[in-house]
Amino acid sequence: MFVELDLQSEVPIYTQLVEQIIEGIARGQLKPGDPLPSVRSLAADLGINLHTVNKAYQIMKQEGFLQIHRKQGVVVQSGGMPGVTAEFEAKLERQLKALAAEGVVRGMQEETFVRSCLDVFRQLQGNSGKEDS
Amino acid sequence: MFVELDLQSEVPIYTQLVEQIIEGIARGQLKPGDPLPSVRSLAADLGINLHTVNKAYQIMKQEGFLQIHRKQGVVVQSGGMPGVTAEFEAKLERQLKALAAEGVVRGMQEETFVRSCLDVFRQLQGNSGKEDS
Amino acid sequence: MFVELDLQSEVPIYTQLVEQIIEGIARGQLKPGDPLPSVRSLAADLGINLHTVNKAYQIMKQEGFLQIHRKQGVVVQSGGMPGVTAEFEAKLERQLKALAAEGVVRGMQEETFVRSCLDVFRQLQGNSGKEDS
Amino acid sequence: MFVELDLQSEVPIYTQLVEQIIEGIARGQLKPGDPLPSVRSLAADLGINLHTVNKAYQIMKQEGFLQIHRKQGVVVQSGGMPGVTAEFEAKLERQLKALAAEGVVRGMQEETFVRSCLDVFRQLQGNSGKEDS
DNA sequence: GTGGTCTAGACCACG
DNA sequence: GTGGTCTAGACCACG
Repeated sequence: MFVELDLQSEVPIYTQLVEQIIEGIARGQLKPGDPLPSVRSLAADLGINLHTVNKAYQIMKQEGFLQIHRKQGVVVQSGGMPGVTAEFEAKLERQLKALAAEGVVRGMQEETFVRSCLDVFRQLQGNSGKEDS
Repeated sequence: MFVELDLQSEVPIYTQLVEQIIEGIARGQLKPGDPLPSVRSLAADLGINLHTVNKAYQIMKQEGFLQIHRKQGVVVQSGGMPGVTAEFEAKLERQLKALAAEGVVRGMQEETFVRSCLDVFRQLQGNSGKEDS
Repeated sequence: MFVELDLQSEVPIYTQLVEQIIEGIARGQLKPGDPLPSVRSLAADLGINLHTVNKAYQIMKQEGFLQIHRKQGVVVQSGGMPGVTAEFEAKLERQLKALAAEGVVRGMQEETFVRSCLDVFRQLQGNSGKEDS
Repeated sequence: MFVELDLQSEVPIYTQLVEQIIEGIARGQLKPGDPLPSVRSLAADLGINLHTVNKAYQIMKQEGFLQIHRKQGVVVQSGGMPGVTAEFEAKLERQLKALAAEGVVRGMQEETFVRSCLDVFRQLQGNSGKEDS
């Protein structure tokens, strides 16, 4: 896998895992129905405990990004990804507000801030789906 | 103060405090040199622990947003706010990436995402004296 | 067969099979003496493992719902279905209690709950030849 | 606490815990805002691992039955219990159908089944709220 | 003192 | 072989 963890970070390992897998889906590196490594093999790969991987998978399953089958193991949601829920919108706005506020205080220009948002978004989306077009 | 805490949130209270004070500065509700309540009175006001308020103030002092004088107490940085540091840029990009990735996966349109970023930024900046120019 | 499995459910496949066959008997779609597909053909039909079908059949044989003959294969119990045993009463009460408790906590009205119970029961029984009497 | 676990049961311990706490709320033994034992003390009390208790608490937090504060610990949801959601209705119907089907097959009378449902529901609800009326 | 995170290791149900 | 459950024990952030 493409996952790179920062074990020194204050961000919990399972959160980093969740974020990177979502990023992989956004980039199109992981497509609906694609299998993910088993809890054990990914844990071994990353040198972390299998419970930590399992926690990340469980969170993503519960949010609808992954499916966990009995024997087939873990796959990317193939029945349609969850849409833009009210919860996500609230999280987005809350986090954006904190980032923007600090930006404003630090004297960041509106254009610079919005440009960053746009660049980051495009960089992710640009890669998804183009391969099979 | 204008601070509203969510004691049930998973976001640590001191973090919420830091974010809201920064937001207050961004909005212009707090201007350079303005005094902040003493640790003791703010803690009493908000019904939280002294240590929690102190931790928030110390973090903001260390990052250059606040000044803490022995007698005059705590005031908003009057010697020029810290600018856009490499650390802030890194944090901004890292968090934006996670948000954007989830947005992409949930099928959010580029325009919608960027519009949110812009709206949030403007809503903060608009109040800092410039109004609707 | 009328069986529909949810391979992503947390309910084990063999349990789903058992429940659906019992439901088929309740509805009258399967009557005493009726033959069931062989383990092999049902497994192929449903795209699941032989062992899984076998496990479901063995459980139902042990509980007295099915008979398994060497040559004739598997048939619905023709010598009288098992009655309301103490075990079943215990299971019924235990599960009903958990459901009712959650219903109460969620503010469900007694009438609504009982109506659901009645509707579900009638919907099953109604089809077993009696129609709408 | 009033919790009694069956360590031999095939029902996971954390599930038994969840069910019994919900039952306690339904019966009015636990009211909104009431504190629950800490993860550690309840685990010690019941002779099980703290992670098992934690798992039960996390599930109930996520479903909205409990609140977990930083320092105050765990309390029964005081901001309004979750209502009858589509998920709960689906679970209720699915489980009722399985129980009713087996009842029908075992020759249980409609009246007997519905009477059981009613009795169980009343026995739970009857105790809640009467104390402070 | 509390919950949150992480590790290590074990057994089991499912298929 | 896979995920699910459970235990035991540790360190840490929060307050």
